[in-house]
Amino acid sequence: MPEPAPEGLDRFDLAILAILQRDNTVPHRVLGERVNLSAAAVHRRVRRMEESGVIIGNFAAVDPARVGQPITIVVEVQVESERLDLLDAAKRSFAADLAVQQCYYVTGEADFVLIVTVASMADYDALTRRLFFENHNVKRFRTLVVMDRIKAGLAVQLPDQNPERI
Amino acid sequence: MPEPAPEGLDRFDLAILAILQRDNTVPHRVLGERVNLSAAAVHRRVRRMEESGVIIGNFAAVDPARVGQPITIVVEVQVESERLDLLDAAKRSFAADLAVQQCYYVTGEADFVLIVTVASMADYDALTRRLFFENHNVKRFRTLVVMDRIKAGLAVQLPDQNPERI
DNA sequence: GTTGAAAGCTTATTGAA
DNA sequence: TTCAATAAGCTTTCAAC
Repeated sequence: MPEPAPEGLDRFDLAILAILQRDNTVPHRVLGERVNLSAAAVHRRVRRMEESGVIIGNFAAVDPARVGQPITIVVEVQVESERLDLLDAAKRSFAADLAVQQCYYVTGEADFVLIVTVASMADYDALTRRLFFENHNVKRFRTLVVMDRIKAGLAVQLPDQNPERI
Repeated sequence: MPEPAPEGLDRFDLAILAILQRDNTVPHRVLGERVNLSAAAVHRRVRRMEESGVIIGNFAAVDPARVGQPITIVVEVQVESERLDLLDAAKRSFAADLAVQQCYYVTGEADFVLIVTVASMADYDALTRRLFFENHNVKRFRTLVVMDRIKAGLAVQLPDQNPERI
């Protein structure tokens, strides 16, 4: 039985996470009511998870289309050489670019998958120049224009359900 | 000049968003100090942006590896038919699956790009069966296993900088 | 180690100007 | 918009389990 065994997290922690990753403005008092704990206990657990890195951060999600970036694009990038220093350079240049919302280094036919948002296709063209054509280690890239963001949050599936109610 | 022209958002709003999408626990008082506004003014702007949908939501980001899901996979899915009802059925089944963190409907060689997190490759195998093999409209899918999440948040690039300081 | 309750402090929120 | 007052939440302390 290869149980995931979340290190040191009990069902209360997981129940709290399940709520916070959907809405972190829920007061500790309400969290306590939902998981059957006092607000103080909830607070301690939340702080511990923040300090230990289980909770990476607390964010407001902004609609890209409402701040002048209506176009989302998925880009697959293939590199020439997988030399470590060249890969690191690519990682750094991708991660540093403000238009790059997400960047994954992957196995398979592609080496990187980027998710970028831009104001216009002209801006995307400029992005391809500065990130891909100017990087001689980029062999080719594939552009997949997003027509519908069906699910774009960063909620994480949690292995457990609510703790039982009294 | 195709200026993005974020509808009704001024530089104060954008400066506030730039901070909140990195950390929405910053108090309104501190936000006010950074953008040169009172806490009450910041509060009103934040609420207006939440109500108007500029701010989609407020989330705690959870590290998938710490909650029993150490494997992230990017999947490209190609369908047989682009009939609307079949596409909608696929969208719904992808979006409804808890393991699917993100789902984009795209143009190009692929039709969907999914980002999934799983506890094990056995779990991924089960996912491919229930989402792809059991859906007869899925022609083929390509698996790209993520080796490094270089940038995985959902921060959005904002078109403007801080308002000037006094 | 853990918890819940109460205190004091900080922040959010509302209304007046 | 700012300021001031109230309401609400956060955080710490403490006694107890």
